[in-house]
Amino acid sequence: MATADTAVLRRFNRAWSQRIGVLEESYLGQGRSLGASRLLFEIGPSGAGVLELRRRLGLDSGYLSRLLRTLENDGLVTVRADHGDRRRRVAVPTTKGRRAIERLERRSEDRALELVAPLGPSQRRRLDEALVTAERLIRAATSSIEPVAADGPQASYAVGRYFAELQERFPDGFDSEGAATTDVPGMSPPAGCFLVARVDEDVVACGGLQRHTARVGEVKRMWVDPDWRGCGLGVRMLAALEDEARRLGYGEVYLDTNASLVEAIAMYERSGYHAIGRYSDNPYAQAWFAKRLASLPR
Amino acid sequence: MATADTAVLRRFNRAWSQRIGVLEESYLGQGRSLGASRLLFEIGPSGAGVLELRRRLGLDSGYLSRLLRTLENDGLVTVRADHGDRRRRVAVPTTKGRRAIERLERRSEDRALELVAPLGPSQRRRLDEALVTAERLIRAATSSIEPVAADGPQASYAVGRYFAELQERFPDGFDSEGAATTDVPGMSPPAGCFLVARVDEDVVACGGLQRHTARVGEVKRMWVDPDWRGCGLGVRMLAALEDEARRLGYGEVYLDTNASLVEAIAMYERSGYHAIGRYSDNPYAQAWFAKRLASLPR
DNA sequence: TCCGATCTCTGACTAGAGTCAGAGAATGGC
DNA sequence: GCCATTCTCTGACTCTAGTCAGAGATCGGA
Repeated sequence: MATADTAVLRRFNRAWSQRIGVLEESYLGQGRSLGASRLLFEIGPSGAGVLELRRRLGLDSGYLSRLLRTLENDGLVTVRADHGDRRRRVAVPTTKGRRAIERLERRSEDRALELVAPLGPSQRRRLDEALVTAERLIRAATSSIEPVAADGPQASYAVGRYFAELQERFPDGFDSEGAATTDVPGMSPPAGCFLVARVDEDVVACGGLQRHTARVGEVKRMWVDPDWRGCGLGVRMLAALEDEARRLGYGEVYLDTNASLVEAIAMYERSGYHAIGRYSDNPYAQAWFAKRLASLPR
Repeated sequence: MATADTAVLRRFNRAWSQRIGVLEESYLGQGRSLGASRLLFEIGPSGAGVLELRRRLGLDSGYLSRLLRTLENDGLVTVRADHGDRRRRVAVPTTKGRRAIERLERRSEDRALELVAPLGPSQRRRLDEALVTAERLIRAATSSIEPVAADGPQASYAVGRYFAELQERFPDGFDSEGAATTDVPGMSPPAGCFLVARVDEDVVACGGLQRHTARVGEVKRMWVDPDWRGCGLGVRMLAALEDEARRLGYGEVYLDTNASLVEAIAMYERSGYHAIGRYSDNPYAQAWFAKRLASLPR
């Protein structure tokens, strides 16, 4: 079972990189070295800071500097000091550079078109669907779940999306004013935490943990971006919160939810939560769950 | 419409190669250079001919020779002359080499497992399905349709599979004895041809064209491997045969078929064929079709 | 105003990947 | 048996990608 899908993955990778990956490289090159092309592409039509480029491409500063020099010598970009901080420099494409970027775009586009050209409309549709599905799952699988400050920008963004959704889904709406700020200290160390899942810098899920009693933690603000549901992020987030609860010394976690959040309730039950009686005075709660935490494995 | 799916393709490629492609490389390397690792992997546990390796990896003979020398010096392979043709040489891994190959396998496997580990069983299943679908379509899209000798090994293989399927599907079976050999001269130049579609050296579809009258060609032996149906190969094969017919000076093509081959009949109709009266004495034919060929576009 | 940190750049390297020309051995067809 | 061809190998290159160690400019805070 476990080996079956890695075989699929590896076979796919082989077939894909033989046809696309390898070809792409030699294709994009065209005169310029691949490194220089990639850099030019990454600079983009509106320019980019050198520091940011180094981060995005993961290059050595000396190497990047040299690449920039060759692009400059070819008259494709100009590099000038950043206005705010004159240690930093900014690369901006010239007109010629912008044309070169467009050419790269076009080549890449042509290559993709050439590949799907032999397929009929229904095959293309199926390929599209399969690639969209695979991309979402792969991206979700490689997303990282990390603690952030409960009052930081990432938490605020996620909680804002969460509240907006509650407002829309609860039959009588949802008043976020009261809840928004009061819980921040509770979801910070040492008695709590706030986690977000990120896919390529985008926050796509969140969840908080706070103290209920000395032995019981409470999960709050569990949310997964609607575009990213069905990828297992909710289950992972919940498991990460439970790990965190164990780490903080809780032996059990509670959570409450509204009856209208049916997918969430199903997930809690799948994850081993069982219904308990009302434990809070949360006016929006209509169902209460608990799960005993086994001690840390291994 | 057309740009929509190239965007999907390119987005997928970006996400995929960021996560898999790039990591794979540094991952596999481990001490040996990437080129040497790839070669060792391609030699495989049972060895391979040098000429074949060069073809498969697309390498310069000098470069390959040098890579083999380094593997030999590391005690991973032995290179000896081919028994049949002593100009050729064969690379065979030593015990140490076989162990190194296993290690590469294991690393690659681990990498794949690591990637899918965060996914639950239902997500893995969906990823599997999506990748299998995408792989099949991509491979089918990049398959090549080429003329081969009607009495060559590729044509024999394909026609053999075709006849076997007819035997199974026709209510009263099919007698291949008579048909097998008589048509070979007809499906060869100058009045006819035989085409096969290949996916990575495997023959997955075929089709023949022969003279019916001076103005009319006849399509025969259209077959697509059951594993490769639904990828548009049948439509492409038929179109290729029509192109060939035009090239050979025919203004119209006929074909006959058995009523039990329902998918084929549907495809003929989709491709612009219309039913005509019986034109042949083929005892298995129960439906007859024709299509006028427009003159070559452009 | 000084000092440590940050950012970029230059010079000096290395390793990998690959090309090109030609030599030498074996082969197959005449 | 001769000769063109095929296959592999060697030597002499090139180009790309990247590392490492500083130098010099600039910044932010004490």
